Amino acid sequence: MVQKSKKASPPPRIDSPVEPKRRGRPRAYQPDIALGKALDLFRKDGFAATSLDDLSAATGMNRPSLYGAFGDKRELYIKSYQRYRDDARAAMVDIFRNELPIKKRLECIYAVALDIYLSGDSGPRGCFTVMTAASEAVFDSEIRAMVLEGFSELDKAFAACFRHAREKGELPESADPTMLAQLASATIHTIAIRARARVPRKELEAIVKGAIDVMCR
Amino acid sequence: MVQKSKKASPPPRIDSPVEPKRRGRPRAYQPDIALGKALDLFRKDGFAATSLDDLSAATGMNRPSLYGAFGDKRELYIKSYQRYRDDARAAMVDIFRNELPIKKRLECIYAVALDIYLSGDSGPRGCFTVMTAASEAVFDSEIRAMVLEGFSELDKAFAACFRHAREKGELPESADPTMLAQLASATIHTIAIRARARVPRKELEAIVKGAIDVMCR
DNA sequence: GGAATTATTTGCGGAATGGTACAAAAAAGT
DNA sequence: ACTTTTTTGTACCATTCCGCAAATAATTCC
Repeated sequence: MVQKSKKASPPPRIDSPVEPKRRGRPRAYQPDIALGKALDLFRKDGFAATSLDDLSAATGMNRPSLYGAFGDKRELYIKSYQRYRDDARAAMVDIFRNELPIKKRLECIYAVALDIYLSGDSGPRGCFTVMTAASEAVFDSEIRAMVLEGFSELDKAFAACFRHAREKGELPESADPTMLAQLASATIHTIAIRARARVPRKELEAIVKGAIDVMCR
Repeated sequence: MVQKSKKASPPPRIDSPVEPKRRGRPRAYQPDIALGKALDLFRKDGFAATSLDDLSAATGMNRPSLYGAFGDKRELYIKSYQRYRDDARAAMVDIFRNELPIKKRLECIYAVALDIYLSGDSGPRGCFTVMTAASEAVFDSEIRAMVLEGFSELDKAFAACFRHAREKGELPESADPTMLAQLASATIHTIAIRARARVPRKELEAIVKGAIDVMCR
């Protein structure tokens, strides 16, 4: 230890990657993976059918720890949803940004979406937004705001794709990026719903293919 | 009264509109309207968040009567869903069958759909299939079968519309009715979801209009 | 080593849950 | 009038639910 402890002590940055020597008893869980487990449960069963006991068992945290870490059930649900959206965005953003021809790009996007919707050990979990968040959105303004923002974000991302494709001459000048984007979102929604009802991937891919053909005609 | 009461006494048909003098204490409720109330609740809150107490209060039947009339909670849910589908089908079938030009027909269909999705005293209730039944469908094969049948029915009805329109020359020969139908269903799904998140009717109508333009181009 | 801090563990408590048992009530059959 | 049949109303049961209080444990700071 060369460093003198006086004056020159580096101000420990907030949220530094190196844990800043927390003060009390160390946590017995990793918040990130615990939140992931909670997300899995909420995706599987929705808000009401997921009990704190279930969450406790899945995360390995007992209820008071859960409560201390994430707040009450609703807060945990919201944090799970935020996590879901962050993950989904992370999985999509590169594809939305890349330079493939429009059809290929759409294919990639839908393939990633299907991966998300069809994943799950005990059956396809569908899309968090479509399956549970939208339902809660009617009576919970905070969730509603997230859901609406999600719709808007997806619509805008698709619209940017179509606009870009039109500028590159891949689409006719008459194509309306906004309208096409809403159809592209609608296709996302329909495969999310159908996936949850165990429609096989092949059929979902056929729907995607048909939709792309119509949109990029 | 000309008719003689002997020999010609009409065999009281099962389920005849005239109640065939039931044997015991008469029911204090009307099964049809009770089921309607139950449906309202399930649409609003989903399966898990709707308690038997809620259902009992809404229908005016106490729990044992509910149980006797409709079975347990799951059976009541399924019967409510059947009722929902019957109602929705009844509201749609004429429009699917009529002879308006394709665009007008689609407009009518979506207008009726929006009426259904946006109705509700305490906020838009969305579509039963999309909001709750699809979620339950993963782990309940009976519900799943109903949901899948619903998808199929809607797809087929739309496909028939498009096929008919193509034969009448309203659509180009190259149009693929099946694919267009899936897009039309996707549009139904996207407005159902967005309606539940309180997206205003105007915006939903704009989505519908854009979708119709693309599909009937 | 002791104080302070933070998490964990255990377990409680009141409410709500789905479902049912049982007696009273209201009708028809005899 | 009396029995039979069906539904209603009340009450109850065992379980699960969410949230919290209090005691214990593990770590850092001084």
